[in-house]
Amino acid sequence: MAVDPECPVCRTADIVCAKWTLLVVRELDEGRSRFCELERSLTGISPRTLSLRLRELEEEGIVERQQLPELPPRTEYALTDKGRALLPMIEDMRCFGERWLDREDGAVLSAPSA
Amino acid sequence: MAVDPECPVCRTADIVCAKWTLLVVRELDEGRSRFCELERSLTGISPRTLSLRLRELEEEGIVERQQLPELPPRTEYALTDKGRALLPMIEDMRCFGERWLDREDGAVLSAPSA
DNA sequence: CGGCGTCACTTCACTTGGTAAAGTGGTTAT
DNA sequence: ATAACCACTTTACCAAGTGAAGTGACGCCG
Repeated sequence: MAVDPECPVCRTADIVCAKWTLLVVRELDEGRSRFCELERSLTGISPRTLSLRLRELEEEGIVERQQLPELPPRTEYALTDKGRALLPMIEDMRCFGERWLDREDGAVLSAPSA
Repeated sequence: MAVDPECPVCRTADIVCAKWTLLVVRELDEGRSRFCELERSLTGISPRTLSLRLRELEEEGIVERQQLPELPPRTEYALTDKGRALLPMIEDMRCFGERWLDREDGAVLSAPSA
């Protein structure tokens, strides 16, 4: 990937900066766990990308996949401890976004008064 | 970008997850400030990408560009306060990387077989 | 029993974004 | 005058993500 594979920041960036990754992690932390639930809450994600991301995240040990032996067989995804270790980063991003980004072209954080 | 423009996490991710962004911010925090210095320390970045990234970051108010009135005219880049607000995220990434990724990537989940 | 819907994906054609390599225009050094 | 340095830009290419559609296993309804 051209960035230093020895550098923990680079390696983390490589994982979390794939599009949708952090959002998938957040949804999983908020309770969504099935493919179609994630698909619905991550509006705009393509099933291909979701599938790819979930697989990569599983390979990284960030999510766990469970095939429930039900009929129809449902698949459930959950965060591992490693996955939960990404949550502080998401928190930081939320803080940054709220502090520096949120709606600079209008109301700050009050309800928009049309 | 298809992700919710109301969501601070999404908006931050949009900025920060462009390739090289965080690494540029880190280099700038570590003192590197000229184009060719960044180019050299970010081994593998193309000048086009660096140029693009620097411009986007400048537009976002994350870096500041200074044209020094020297000969030859040098350009110096520096983090703004907003830019420095990204550093905790980088710290988190370093922690995550050191705790979960660093040098043990193959060994972590080596399944015996199947 | 057949058609319809759901789930967890995969496939395909297309677009976007990053890369490598080279080029630009100005400057200083030899 | 030639070469090298700086801060980029241009060009052509390739990989990753997108939207739309398709797949196969099932379940539900009339």
